[in-house]
Amino acid sequence: MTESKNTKKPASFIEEARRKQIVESALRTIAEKGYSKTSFAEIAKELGITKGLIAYHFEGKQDLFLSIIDAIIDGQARHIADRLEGKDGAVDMLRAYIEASFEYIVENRAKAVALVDLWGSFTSADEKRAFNARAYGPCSNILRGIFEQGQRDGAFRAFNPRTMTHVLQGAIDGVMLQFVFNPEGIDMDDCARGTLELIMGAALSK
Amino acid sequence: MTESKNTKKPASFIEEARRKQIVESALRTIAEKGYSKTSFAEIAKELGITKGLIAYHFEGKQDLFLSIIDAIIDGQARHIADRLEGKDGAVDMLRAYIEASFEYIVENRAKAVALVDLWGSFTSADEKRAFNARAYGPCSNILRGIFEQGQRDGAFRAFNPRTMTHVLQGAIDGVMLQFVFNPEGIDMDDCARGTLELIMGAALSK
Amino acid sequence: MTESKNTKKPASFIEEARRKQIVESALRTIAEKGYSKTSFAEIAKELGITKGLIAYHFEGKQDLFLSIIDAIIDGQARHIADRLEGKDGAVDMLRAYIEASFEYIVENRAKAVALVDLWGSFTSADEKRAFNARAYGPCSNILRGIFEQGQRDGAFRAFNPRTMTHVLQGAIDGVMLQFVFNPEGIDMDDCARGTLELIMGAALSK
Amino acid sequence: MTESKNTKKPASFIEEARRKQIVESALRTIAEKGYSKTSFAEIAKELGITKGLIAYHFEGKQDLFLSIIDAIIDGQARHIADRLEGKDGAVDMLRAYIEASFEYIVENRAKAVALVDLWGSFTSADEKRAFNARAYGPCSNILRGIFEQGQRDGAFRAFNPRTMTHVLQGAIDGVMLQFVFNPEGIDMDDCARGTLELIMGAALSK
DNA sequence: AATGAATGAGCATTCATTCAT
DNA sequence: CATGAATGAATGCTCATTCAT
Repeated sequence: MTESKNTKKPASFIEEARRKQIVESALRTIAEKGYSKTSFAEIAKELGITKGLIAYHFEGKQDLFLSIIDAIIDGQARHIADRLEGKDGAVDMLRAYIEASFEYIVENRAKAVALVDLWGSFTSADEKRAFNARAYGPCSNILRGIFEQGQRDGAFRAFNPRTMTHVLQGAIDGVMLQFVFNPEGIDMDDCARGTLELIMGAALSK
Repeated sequence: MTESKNTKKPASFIEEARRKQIVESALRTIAEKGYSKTSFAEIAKELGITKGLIAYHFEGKQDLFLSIIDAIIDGQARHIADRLEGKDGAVDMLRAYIEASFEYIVENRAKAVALVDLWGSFTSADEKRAFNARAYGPCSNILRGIFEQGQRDGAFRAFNPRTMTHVLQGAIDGVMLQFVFNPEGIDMDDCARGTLELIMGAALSK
Repeated sequence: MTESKNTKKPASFIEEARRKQIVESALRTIAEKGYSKTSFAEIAKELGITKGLIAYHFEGKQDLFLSIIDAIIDGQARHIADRLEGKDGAVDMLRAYIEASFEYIVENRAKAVALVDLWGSFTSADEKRAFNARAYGPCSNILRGIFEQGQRDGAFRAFNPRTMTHVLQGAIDGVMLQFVFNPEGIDMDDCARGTLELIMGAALSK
Repeated sequence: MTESKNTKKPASFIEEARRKQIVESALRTIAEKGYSKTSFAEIAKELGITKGLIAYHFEGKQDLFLSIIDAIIDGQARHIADRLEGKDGAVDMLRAYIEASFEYIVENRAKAVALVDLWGSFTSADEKRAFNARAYGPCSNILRGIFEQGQRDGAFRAFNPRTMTHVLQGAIDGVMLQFVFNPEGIDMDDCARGTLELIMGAALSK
């Protein structure tokens, strides 16, 4: 119902370029000034275009913000997939997954900040669920796949891969949150290493 | 304990009751309709009072929202402190801390939802830092204290208690986040148990 | 209709004292913060009493503000009358009138500032006329009296005393206005002397 | 000439027309109902537009009110400059200045009323100074120029032109004030003539 | 594809005023 | 006399959205 892309219009080259440009500007603005101070006018000013043009290219505020989240999530999933390329052992893949996740957060703090700001804009239970699927789906599937493969291979011992996915992904997100709120107060490399040790200690076969 | 301002006046009974009433209504409204749709008018309507009265009892929107966060955080810290009462071994305390944290989240989902919504409302770097201190301070201090005591007692092996605190608290918050977005999609008891195993496997002396 | 004093109530001692106290505080507040930022709350805060008490002692905002103007005007008229005491020649009286007027303005700049701020609060033609009578009446009558006496005595030559009163009083008020807006930009002693010379040159018999 | 901001854009035709229309409506409303009752809503209602549109064309209340003052002051200065055109003797110029000043006041009483109301709306010392420069600057400079030229020419005798400017401009403003408060109670032609005689008697070389 | 004038609903906040205690 | 809780109307201002050009 609230699909934002792949609708009717053939989406010309200039159309897509504009959308991308606006999404990136909005993301920057949210990270800098916060969601509540990010108006169409603010974005338009930063880009040197008019408010009307944003309304022309997006169906509404909701559409724009969903596109931003897509951009953030897609970027993260792509980054992780890149780092997993070539790895075939589950242990190596798990290490790569964790390292890639922390890397992406540290190198794209603005996106993390925007994401935290944005998730408050999904209010109804339905919107929350939709956001959840979009935000957790891509990465969680990869992660659960790693756990399952490792258990098949005998590299990992027996545990509920679904639960382990919730907890590990939770740890990554929770540390990200602290990094968003107080980047100087947390050493992300230490946390990446700590998370890795934690999970390896619990997951590896003895 | 729940003082939020340095008001001179001792705050009358009726004053304190109204503040509490408004805070609770606001919390409910945020959990239901989301932060961005929670206006003074909305809260007032729900309570059957005028928005002027909210302005009379709070110095502004910020004052109200900080009071809400205080109510959530204080509630959580108090709940955890209660469950820790009587425990003196670090292992028992750690177990109690994790179980109490998950308990509180599950039993007070509305507060968790509101907290997640509120996270995004602190925009400037300064506001973020201030929120961070308020939100993480109370619980994180308890948790780090447990790790340090356990290491002194020889119950826990050597690790950086600060990092372990970031990661464990992160895992709790991150799982809470998933519970907020999709309560049916996650089994919190399993996650509590999984988190406990994870941390025990990594923290206990061999 | 909008009479403020001498109504029904016998006006007890404490009643009058409170009224005076409130009027003086309000005058100070207006001079400092401006009419538009002078609320009952502001005045109450400065006095350490409550808003309600002000509403109790005055019939409304209008009543309070009229009382302030009365206080200012009465003070000025009394000051001028004091300085005229003992003078009996029209020339001496005119000199005393001008000097006393400037003196009062310089020594009571706060009152002048408040007066300028306040006169914008009389909006309808009727209110304006009422304010005019109150503000100009007392002093203008004295001044016209001086001109008329001087002409009878032969000290002053023939001119319309009514017009001369308008112009001289106008000059005093107009210079006051400049003093209100930019006290450092104007030398009030020079202006007093200049005004005196001007009027003497025009009024004295050759 | 009537630029009030340092806007980059050249200000379209329709933009300038709207601004002018709003300024004129606001001026009328102030003159009728008083400054304190002149809200965006009031102006919008009078014009049959929405208050949002006023906010769209002006940066805020201050911007609008400064524009009104500019309109009044510019109009007065232009009127005086017109009447001075062609005059080259200082005596003729001084007469023209006074006559033009009174003319403008009488023919534009609404503007005078609004100006008097607006006087009180500048509260801080800085605002007062800024208003002073804007309101007195243009005319005062002309007037002082006339006095100085007359002294160089030998038409006027020795006096401090700065002080004389304060007093004469003060007389004009002070008489205007009385005209604002009670137009029926004052004969402006008489006052113009009286002011002229006064100043000529004091300024002319013997 | 892009502009910018215009809307209208909504926002937090202010404030004189009322009134039970 | 005095308080302080409560009201309700008003205020300046923001903003997503619409639409003629």
